[in-house]
Amino acid sequence: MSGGPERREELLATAAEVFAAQGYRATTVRRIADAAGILAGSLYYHFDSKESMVDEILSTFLTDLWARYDAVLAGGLGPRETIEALVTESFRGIDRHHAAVAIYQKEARVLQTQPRFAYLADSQVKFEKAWLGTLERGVAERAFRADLDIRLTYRFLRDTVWVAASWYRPGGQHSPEEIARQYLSMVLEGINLRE
Amino acid sequence: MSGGPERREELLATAAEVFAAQGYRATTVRRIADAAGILAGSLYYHFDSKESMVDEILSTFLTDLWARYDAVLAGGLGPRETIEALVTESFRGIDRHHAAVAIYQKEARVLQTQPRFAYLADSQVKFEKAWLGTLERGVAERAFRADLDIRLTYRFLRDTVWVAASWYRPGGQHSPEEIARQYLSMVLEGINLRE
Amino acid sequence: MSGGPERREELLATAAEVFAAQGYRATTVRRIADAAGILAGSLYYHFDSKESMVDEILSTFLTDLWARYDAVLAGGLGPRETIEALVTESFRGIDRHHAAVAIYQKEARVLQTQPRFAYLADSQVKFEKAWLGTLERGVAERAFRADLDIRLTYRFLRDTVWVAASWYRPGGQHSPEEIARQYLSMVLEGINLRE
Amino acid sequence: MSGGPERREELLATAAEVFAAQGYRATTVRRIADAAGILAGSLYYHFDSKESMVDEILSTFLTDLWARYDAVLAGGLGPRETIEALVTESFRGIDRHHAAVAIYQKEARVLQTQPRFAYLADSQVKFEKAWLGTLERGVAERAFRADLDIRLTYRFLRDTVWVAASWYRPGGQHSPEEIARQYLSMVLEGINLRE
DNA sequence: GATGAATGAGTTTTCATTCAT
DNA sequence: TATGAATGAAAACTCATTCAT
Repeated sequence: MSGGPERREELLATAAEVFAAQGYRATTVRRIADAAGILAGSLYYHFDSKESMVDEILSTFLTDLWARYDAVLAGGLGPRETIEALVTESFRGIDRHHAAVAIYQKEARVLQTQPRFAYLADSQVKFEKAWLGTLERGVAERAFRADLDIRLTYRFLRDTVWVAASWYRPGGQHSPEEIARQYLSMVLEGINLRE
Repeated sequence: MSGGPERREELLATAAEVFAAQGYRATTVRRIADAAGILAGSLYYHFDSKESMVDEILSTFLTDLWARYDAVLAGGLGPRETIEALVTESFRGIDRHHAAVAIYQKEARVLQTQPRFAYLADSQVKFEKAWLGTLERGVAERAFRADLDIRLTYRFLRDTVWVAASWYRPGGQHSPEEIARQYLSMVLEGINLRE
Repeated sequence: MSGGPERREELLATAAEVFAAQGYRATTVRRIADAAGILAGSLYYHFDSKESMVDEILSTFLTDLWARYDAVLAGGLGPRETIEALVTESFRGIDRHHAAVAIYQKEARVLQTQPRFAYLADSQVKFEKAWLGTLERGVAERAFRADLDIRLTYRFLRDTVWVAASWYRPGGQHSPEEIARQYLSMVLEGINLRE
Repeated sequence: MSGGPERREELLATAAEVFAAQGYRATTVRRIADAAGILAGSLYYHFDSKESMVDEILSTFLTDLWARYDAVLAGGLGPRETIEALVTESFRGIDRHHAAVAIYQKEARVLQTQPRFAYLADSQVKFEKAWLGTLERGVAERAFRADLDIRLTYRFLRDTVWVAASWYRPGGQHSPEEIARQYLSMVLEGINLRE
């Protein structure tokens, strides 16, 4: 029906949607195949296993994300600008890979325990280092408040960004940049009205 | 199908931990039984089905939570105080039912589609009404900023609160009230340092 | 239908017969279950996998065999008597485990390559050492002819003994001891008539 | 379905090696194709089915073998010389068709039951007649010992000869004739040292 | 001659559930 | 209350084979 690696990517995109909607475990290979218009067995011409499908979906997403994160972190920005850039890239990541992010959110913790998915844990660690480091720098440079527990703050930031994947639909009324802007405004300035 | 309500609750608590750790679909009845020190078949003396276990876990949690939410909402507080009280009760709910909350976070969207779990959707709706209403009232009464998209703000608030269940461990170094305080401070005042 | 480990052994005996008759790969789990009078899925209450069935069949056989070989080798017999005793024990092993031996003959070479079945290769090595050592001792002590290639002789002895499993049926007209006697007579004295 | 008889034979030789190494059932068509450097589907340009590949491999071998056996049997030799010639031709057969012989050893019993492979059973019967007849003649003519069970002796002879295929590698240090010589010496004279 | 993608039947395995004891 | 042994339906996966290009 097409040729080469595009077919593979088509199928992966289909699988990602179904995984995101139903959950990895609850998704049957047959359901993916139905969605792709082929028989279940035919998927095994393209992929070794259901597991290798999520694997490819998640690793593709993380590879892309880290390329952008690394560019930001290498940019020599101040702490506030770094946080702003990381948040913006995160929402862009959700925009480009929203199914993968939804899967990541729901399944990473369990998948992580398998050696094959060790890279999920690695990414988590790297992620934490980048955010925590930036927050600490921001406190030291008097950009951010010093009275908040920094690990708690990190967790709140991290989670709110990514949970957005659970309701975000690409092509909706807010662009990822707009969502990032509003999110940053809320988190940096607070929702209280100042007089 | 009776069997001492204590034993039943013990088993439910065990089941909740396993569901929270592995995911509902990925959890086998045998695993729960193992964790409880009995054989899989023996669980069926206490419960009709695996489904009725999650059902009981989730409905118990929601019943408890809404008793407290309703008390807050009936209290005639101003918008800011209402938000503060709801957030505090939410973190207390995570403290008392952390496994149930984790299950709720991961599984509600899929379970909701079954008639048996319609109450999950109902709760969602009620929840949204309470929060959105309070936020709108806050904007009208000039307690909160008017320049933020209110649905977006609601989603951020809601998600960050509940996602905490994924890392919160009861008996840790922060009490639920302390976490609520820090969370509210961040969200209301922002993390930027003011001069 | 019975209880405890006997059921397991019954099922293993059934599986061994089918494996021996049809070959390991050609045997479906359903066929074993049919032969046992249960459904295919029910086998998994007793065993992890088809593979673990062969594993248990083969390792049980080898454990038993080596207990007897080791007793012989520790007995301080001369080379001829050692060979006689090993051959006799081998035919007794075929008598007690004829299905396992048939499976071993046909499948060991391929199974060996899997880590799980490394003990098959280990056994092979130990076996070779025992036989080769005894033959060499026999040549040195002038019990056996010196003009034969000793590895070739070893292979002939080894193979003929075990291939017997492919036609041997327990309870037939020859006892294992009688077969051993005839085999030894042929191999030690030759089939030529002496005058 | 033509395609130059050389290509066909190349592919058959490849298939025979894989069948011999992995077993017929355990060998996938894809594995054969991999070994041949083509895709699985492409094999079907040359052959009707996997089954027709073994068929051709085995029947080619048996046709060749029987041409030589028949020549020996028509040669009017005495019993001892007949046995010697048959054994020698057998080892030559292993040398020329070692993969086919290995397949024959492992798979014949099961394949035989299919009508298509009836010729395997026929060959077996003819083989048994030739050997048993010669042994009986040898006993009658006082060339061989009379005190051995003749069917048992036949089985031992037959099996040891053919099992050699499982370890024999063409081009090794012993020629087939040398192996035949040693084998005959052992079997005719025994391994005991005579004084 | 060969490829790439699929089919479809069958195989192993999983697992919630049942039930006699 | 619990066990041990099963059932049965569905899931993941395998693989010989087909066929348009």
